[in-house]
Amino acid sequence: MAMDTVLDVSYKQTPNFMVRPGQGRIQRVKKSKAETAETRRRIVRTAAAAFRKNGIHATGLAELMAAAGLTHGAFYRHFASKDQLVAEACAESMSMVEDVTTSAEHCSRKRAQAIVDDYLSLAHRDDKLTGCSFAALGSELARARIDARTAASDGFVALVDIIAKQFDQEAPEIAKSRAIVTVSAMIGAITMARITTDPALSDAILTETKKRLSDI
Amino acid sequence: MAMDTVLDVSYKQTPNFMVRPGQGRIQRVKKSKAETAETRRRIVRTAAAAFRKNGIHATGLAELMAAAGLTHGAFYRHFASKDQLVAEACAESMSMVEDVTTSAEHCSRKRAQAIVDDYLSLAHRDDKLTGCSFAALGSELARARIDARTAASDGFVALVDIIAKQFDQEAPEIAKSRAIVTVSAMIGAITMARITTDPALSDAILTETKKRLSDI
DNA sequence: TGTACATCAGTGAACGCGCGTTCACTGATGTAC
DNA sequence: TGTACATCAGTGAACGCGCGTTCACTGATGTAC
Repeated sequence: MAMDTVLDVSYKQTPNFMVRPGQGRIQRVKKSKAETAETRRRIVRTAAAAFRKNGIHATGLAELMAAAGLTHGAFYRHFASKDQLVAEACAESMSMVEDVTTSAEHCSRKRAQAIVDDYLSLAHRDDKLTGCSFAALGSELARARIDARTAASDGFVALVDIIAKQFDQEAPEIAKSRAIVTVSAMIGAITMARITTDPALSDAILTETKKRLSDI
Repeated sequence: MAMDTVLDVSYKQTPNFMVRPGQGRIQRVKKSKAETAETRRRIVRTAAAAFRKNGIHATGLAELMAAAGLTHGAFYRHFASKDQLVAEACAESMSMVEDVTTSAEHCSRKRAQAIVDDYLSLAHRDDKLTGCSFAALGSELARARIDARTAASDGFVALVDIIAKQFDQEAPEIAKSRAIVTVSAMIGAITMARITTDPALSDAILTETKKRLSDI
């Protein structure tokens, strides 16, 4: 693509080229290093884990950047605001939805039940770091900015679709309805299992939900 | 009860009497006014609503006290810390569980379904202020101090018991199991209905859950 | 009943602290010629 | 190939702000006598 005029706005779509302010000609700018992109991804991944562990509001940027091996000042080389990071970390978290499919693929039959059992395991309840973001951040996500909520919403739909696909003996709308309720119930169950201070009740919430979701 | 010695520790159980420090005799102290107790209750009620609306972490004490018609300095005349208020506000929120029973009492039959329908109504989804604290604060409660979690846990058990009582055609353990799953699913459904940015999906989460919870 | 005094809920300024955000600077890297 | 220069990710001090908490003070209320 030829770029021979300053007013050509196409440079906005090709960030490798920029117009130097105050000068009337096109400057070729150094390609952003792959390392920079990797650092950015690391910050997002670290944030996703930190938010799940401590909550969005309770996680400070300085703390978070330190966890990513950087000082806080570098943050704004990658993101315009904390809100932007929250949205991206949320989207990043939702990519784990695909892992659900692949892990369920190994189970020869009753895949839906395998997914539910995995989700409602004691291990998942006790591991917020890599667990489900809906359960870890549910009430905070409900108050988050639109971008984060949209990412979460997309992740929910993706998860519902995966579960619905397992109900292949049902009509599509019935399968989707069942899937919506299954996913909602799983999220509610893990949330309550984490809140309650009674260990027996916590276990019961998970096991009873497992049992009853098979014939919901 | 006679109190004729400074060392009598029973004054701890009767706060209307106190030992003046540095003096070797019992002093009768002015009775705490009913107004003070009412102010305290007002702070707790205001806090419960504010937490539900904005989240625990995001609600500042100054903001909260202003909402209760006071300045922030007065806070520590009533509470030792924000954590203590969180726990009390949580307990206060759980008292609404009883309202569920009384409102269900008016319904002549199918009380369980009436409770579920009420809980999963659009009105409840859209009204966080007076709504269910598990749904409004779920992920924050999971990270709260033990006192708040215990209060929440007790509220959950109370709600489960109310629902279980409606399943009177079942054996008690079966009824309780059904109730645990019903309540968890309701909480998860409202949470997800609040997160999603797709209005149709939000409504669907509520209506599908309503439908399927009747024969869970 | 009147007076002097103790109590204490509420006020508002102030505390240290950590928050999100900004910025001048560094120094390694890539580019122009 | 060597030199001069532009870029920009990362550093660390600093910004204003609101947080939870403390405290000296006020003034209405209740009590003692």
